Amino acid sequence: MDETHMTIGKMCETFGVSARTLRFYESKKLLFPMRQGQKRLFTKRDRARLKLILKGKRFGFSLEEIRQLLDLYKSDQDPQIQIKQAHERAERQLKALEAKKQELDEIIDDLRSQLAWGKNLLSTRPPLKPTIRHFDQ
Amino acid sequence: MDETHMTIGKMCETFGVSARTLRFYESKKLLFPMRQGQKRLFTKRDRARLKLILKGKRFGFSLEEIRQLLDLYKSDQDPQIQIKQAHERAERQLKALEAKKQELDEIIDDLRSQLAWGKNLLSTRPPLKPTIRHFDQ
DNA sequence: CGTCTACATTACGTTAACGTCAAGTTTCTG
DNA sequence: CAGAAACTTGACGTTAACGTAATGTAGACG
Repeated sequence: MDETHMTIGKMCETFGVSARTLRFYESKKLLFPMRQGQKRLFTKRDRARLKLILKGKRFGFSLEEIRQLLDLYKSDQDPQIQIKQAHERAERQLKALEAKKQELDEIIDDLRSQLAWGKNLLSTRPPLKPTIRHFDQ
Repeated sequence: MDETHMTIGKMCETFGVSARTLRFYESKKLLFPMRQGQKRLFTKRDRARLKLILKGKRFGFSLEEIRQLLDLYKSDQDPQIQIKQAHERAERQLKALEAKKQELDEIIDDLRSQLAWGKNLLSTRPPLKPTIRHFDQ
């Protein structure tokens, strides 16, 4: 019933993920649930991180990429220097993201124009004879 | 020297991919090189498809997703009905793409606002004691 | 002719991101 | 207090997208 600490089961039904997944994310340092004896208790912070993880996944990021995004929020113990570095990393990340956005826009435009024009620039012919390949299915 | 037909080696250096990759794409029906005896000859169409494949990969699509994008260009042998169906599929694809674009925009905005505000909503504490996990690394 | 190069096929290896048992423990509940 | 429910760790399985040999052949060249 406590809103600030959720068990793994509650997390599963809340976010629609498996327990395996949550434990896996913990092992990969994406989440840091507390412990009450053996059991994990997920905090508000864990839930905020999980939301971003799931958003990133829906989009198509790898967990490693997501971890790097999450690390942008990490504690800057050493205010002066660390903040600056974190900021630089953040800038690089944003550049990369916007590059990706650019690629996506290109693909969408490609499709749009192809379909609009009814052009079959890439019209295919069926592979003449399924040749002697026996491997890779 | 022929511009319309390229060997696998020429393809590799032109596009910066391995021969294994090109053969793999063929086995997955993404490319359909002709044959001259045993050897593959990649046509202009193959190169156009490969460009879209690589663009899609840079963006983060799976090969299966890419194959479905490529299939939008497929020959509509049966003009009346097939064209309509292809068009519907294309529309669905575009919807999905634009949903993805939406997710990306959200993530970018998340990061932007967090950094701009200097907010440490998600400030982390180091995992108190590396607990007794022995599996998954 | 022998060798080199550029291909070919086959097959086993690898990483990521979990799924899926198996088996033990703790907690809730009638 | 017994059994179910909800956890736990551990370990092996799976799919995607190739990498990486190992081995074979066809043509070019000195």
